[in-house]
Amino acid sequence: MAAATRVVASQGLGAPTATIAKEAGISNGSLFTYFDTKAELLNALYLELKGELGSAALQGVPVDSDMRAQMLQVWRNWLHWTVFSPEKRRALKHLSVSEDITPQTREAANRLTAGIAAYIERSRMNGPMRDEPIAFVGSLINSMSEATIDFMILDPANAERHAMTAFEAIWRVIT
Amino acid sequence: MAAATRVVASQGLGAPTATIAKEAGISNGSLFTYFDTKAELLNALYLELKGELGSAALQGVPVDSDMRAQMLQVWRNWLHWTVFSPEKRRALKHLSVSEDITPQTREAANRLTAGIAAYIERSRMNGPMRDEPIAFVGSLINSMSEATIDFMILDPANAERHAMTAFEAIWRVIT
Amino acid sequence: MAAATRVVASQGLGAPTATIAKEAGISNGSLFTYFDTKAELLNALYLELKGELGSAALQGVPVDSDMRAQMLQVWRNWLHWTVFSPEKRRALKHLSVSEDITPQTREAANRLTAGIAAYIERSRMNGPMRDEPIAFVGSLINSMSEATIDFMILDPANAERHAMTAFEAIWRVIT
Amino acid sequence: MAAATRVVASQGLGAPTATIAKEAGISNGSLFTYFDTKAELLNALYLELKGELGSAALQGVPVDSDMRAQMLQVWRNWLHWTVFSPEKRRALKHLSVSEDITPQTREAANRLTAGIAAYIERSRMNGPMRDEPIAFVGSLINSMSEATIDFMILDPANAERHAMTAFEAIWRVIT
DNA sequence: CATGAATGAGGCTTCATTCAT
DNA sequence: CATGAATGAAGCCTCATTCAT
Repeated sequence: MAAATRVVASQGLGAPTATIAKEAGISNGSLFTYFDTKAELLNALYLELKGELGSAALQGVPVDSDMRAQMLQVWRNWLHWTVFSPEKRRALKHLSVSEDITPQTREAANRLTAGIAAYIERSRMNGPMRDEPIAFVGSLINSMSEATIDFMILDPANAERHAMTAFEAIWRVIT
Repeated sequence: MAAATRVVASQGLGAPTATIAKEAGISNGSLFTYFDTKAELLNALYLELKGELGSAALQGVPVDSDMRAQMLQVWRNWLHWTVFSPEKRRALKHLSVSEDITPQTREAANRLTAGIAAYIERSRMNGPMRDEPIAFVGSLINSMSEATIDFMILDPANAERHAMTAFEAIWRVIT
Repeated sequence: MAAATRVVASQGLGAPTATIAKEAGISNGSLFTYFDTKAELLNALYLELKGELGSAALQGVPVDSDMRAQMLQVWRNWLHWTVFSPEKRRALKHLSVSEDITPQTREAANRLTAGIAAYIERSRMNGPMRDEPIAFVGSLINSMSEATIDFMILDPANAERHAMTAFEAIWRVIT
Repeated sequence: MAAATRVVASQGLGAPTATIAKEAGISNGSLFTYFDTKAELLNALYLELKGELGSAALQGVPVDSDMRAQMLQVWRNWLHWTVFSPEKRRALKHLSVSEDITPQTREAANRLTAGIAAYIERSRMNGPMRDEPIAFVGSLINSMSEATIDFMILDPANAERHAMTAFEAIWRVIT
């Protein structure tokens, strides 16, 4: 799984299964004792990474603080995980647009990030987007995070600042 | 080019060049008299579609109105083009994440959508993001448009409403 | 062995050894403690089935009756075994044409059906084929049985009739 | 096609497509411009060989002679083609039992050997098998031919004699 | 400039067999 | 003796690209 992350991150989804196997230190044949198909491997990887992201985002959220502080912590966690796991991030980006990821997997992945969604839900509760489908709001914020991360990577010197700028923007979007 | 759009839209970037050639009514060999490489074809297609989007967005913008009205028109054009050219949109989405698209091409594509960027630039001029790199702001808005369009396609009955909701959100982001 | 019969009958000789092992309720590794090679297993199976056929054909042959009645009983037994053991028959059919079955095995199999051959030998003793190699005569009759069984399976409603028709034909061939 | 015959004859149906291609003097990739699938190639080969056999069997049949003489000529042609095209025969034998040959192909192959069937039909018209399905009668005779040819190859010194012996047997079967 | 047959490298997957436990 | 994970060779097929016509 870690090997797959590295290989997919650097070579994209077109990476040969043989390369992944070698990176994992097993034979190419062995790979298929764990996953029947390359697609199955990719789906599993997608779930793993999404799950990691989903739980990383919830670490140490201050229960007593106000909503904004809580959401900010989630946002920080989110970006932090991503920025400090560049390979996982890159792999996840590839996987997100892959046609090999089934709707069922995407569905399951959503459940794994439901914690984040819950914070968004509570944050937007009294804001201008209170009556929009939560999926839409979540999708907007997710896409903004993608853009933000891309930019943080592009301009690491000001990464922290970009993160805050983006958070303010998001907060204006939903409150 | 139109053929490539259709084929890439329906089959993704993995579509055989032979399929594209057939759809275009030419022989597979002829394709390579126009483009030396499949990647070259994809880059050209990316530019064409980005260019179309870039100019479509600028149609009929009311010169005399206030900034918000102008930006709204751009936004409407933008979504309109996308929603009414679903194949171009799908092709563009695939191309946007392709590793075959070179940085040079992305750069050139940015110039083709500079018109849109200019409206964003003027809109955010006095807003909270006035000091951020324009590329960052543009990227944020672009990503929001992606999310919006996806959702409009998912829920076409309320497409118009989602478009306006998203516009309001964007306006809150930059002003 | 029974497991191999079922698997080979339904999946042909290409059936994975792992499938046979699972059907037998043992691990794939264990299979190779009994048979060094897949080919060895197939040869053993061939012998077993041929042996079964060989002895089934000899059940209850009326010692006192004339040659025709005896041969008819053998013929009936032969078809009966086959028709009531469709899987064994199918497996045997696959094995008969396999390149994995060695000449030695075929030779040994012939000995296992020598009982049948003996009846044929006595039947043809005074007939027009009395001077032909017995292997040739046996081969002819065996091939006729194959065709007959195929047809009985194809048209089960008239199976009994086809069996008798074929017997008459065989009887004309050798007497 | 000729290359496929040779390779299948000597290596069986398991022969790699690459081997067939090399024998044909083309690249392995080229093979798949002619046949989409290995199975398709095998089906085509089966039809070709059956067709050849079907027409070879009908050469120079004496129109004015009696039925027996005509049938004998067909029989001679049949065996002659087979004995003098040992590779085609061996390939055909493999193909006949292959699971890759579709029912449609078998059906088409039957039509290609309809000429032979017609002679059998007329020969058995007044004989003891006059009321049996012609498919059954044909199948019996075909299987007898297989056995005969096998034996002719095994014992070439007496091939001619075995051929005649078998013909007499067949004649007793159907008349 | 157009054609389309030919190419051959490369990818995914299968499976008989091995071997450490 | 049983297990079952691991192996890696081998096979089928795809497809971007070339080139003689």
